[in-house]
Amino acid sequence: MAGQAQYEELARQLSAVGAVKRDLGRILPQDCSAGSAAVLALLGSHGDMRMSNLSELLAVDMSVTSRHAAHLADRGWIERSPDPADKRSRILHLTPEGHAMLVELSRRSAGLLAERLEDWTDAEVGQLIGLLTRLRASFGDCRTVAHRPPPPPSPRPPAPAVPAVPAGERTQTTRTPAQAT
Amino acid sequence: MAGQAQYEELARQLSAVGAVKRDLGRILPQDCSAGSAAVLALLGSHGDMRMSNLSELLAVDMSVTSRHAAHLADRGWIERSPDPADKRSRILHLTPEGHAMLVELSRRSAGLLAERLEDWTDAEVGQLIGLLTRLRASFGDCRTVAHRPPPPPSPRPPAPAVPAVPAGERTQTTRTPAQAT
DNA sequence: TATTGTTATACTCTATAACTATA
DNA sequence: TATAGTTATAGAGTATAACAATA
Repeated sequence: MAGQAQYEELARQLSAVGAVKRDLGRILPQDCSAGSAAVLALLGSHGDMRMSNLSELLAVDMSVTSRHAAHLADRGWIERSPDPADKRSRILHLTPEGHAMLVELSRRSAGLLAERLEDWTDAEVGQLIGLLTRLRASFGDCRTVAHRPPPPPSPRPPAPAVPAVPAGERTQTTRTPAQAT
Repeated sequence: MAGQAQYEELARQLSAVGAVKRDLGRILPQDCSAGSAAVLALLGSHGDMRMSNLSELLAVDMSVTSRHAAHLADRGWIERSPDPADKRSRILHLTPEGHAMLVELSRRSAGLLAERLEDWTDAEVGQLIGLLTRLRASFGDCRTVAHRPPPPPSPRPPAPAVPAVPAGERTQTTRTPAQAT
């Protein structure tokens, strides 16, 4: 248990992370916004998945995911195949072009980070990654990830038709409560 | 020096911090957005300052700061006094109402963090704060802060007419390059 | 009746550009 | 001429609500 002052300071530092994220956003290629990049990264690291699953991973409403997915599909970076198990669903997967874009995105962001954090040790970077991962887990993503082993760049698993997550548990998010008229 | 894979993972985790920030944003009172809250927090912790100084601390363009400041001034939470040393400048300072709002904001965000991070130790929270602070410093805010001692809630210094920071150093940001016509 | 996904709309945050008033 | 700050405008990200198709 930490003190009030410490939590306030943490809140400030979290809000300041925005500056770092904006910096990272400035090196993105035309046509590929931060939102698109996030989707590509998740598809790359977690493999094919449904819209709803992706929404949970991003922790945003599905309407947002739908927009991003449409943008990526328009550019040929992902495909949205019908889910044979549920005709309402769509399975997203990277195309070769999408994978190439992801490689380029990774190269750029890793490059910038390597430049900025040149005086950080490997252990320090690892520590920050660990704490951020745990922070996210503490914020309700019991369902997110962090449970799976670090995904190898090997051929991805054959797209689990079932979301890797209980999908209950959550208070709201990922779904606009349908209003009863 | 860390490896490419580690930097990619860090980029992913940084992007995921957005979910935490959105969660924190949901508990804000009406009329006080995250942007407003950030300004109040900085004025509270660093004391009175000029628009340009605040822009550097926020790492956003001054036009953004101007908007936020106008919003806060409209609600009586800050005042923008003329700077006797430079008639172009304005010194921002919290009003009693602004201070009260800041106290409420701190209470709420610290409360949510305390709830979510209940199983974190004091040391872990401190470690995350330290790494985030350093991360920010590594991202070009040689000028930001982190140099000053933790500001006591005591009577604030008489508004340094000179920004606490070199103000050069920076590639761009904080100012839209005036186009030569 | 409930769920998956899409679309329309609105709001926040930010950057760019042009403008005023000082320096 | 350069700087501090303001305002208008545009773009990205997200949430809410309503709708279609399917379960």
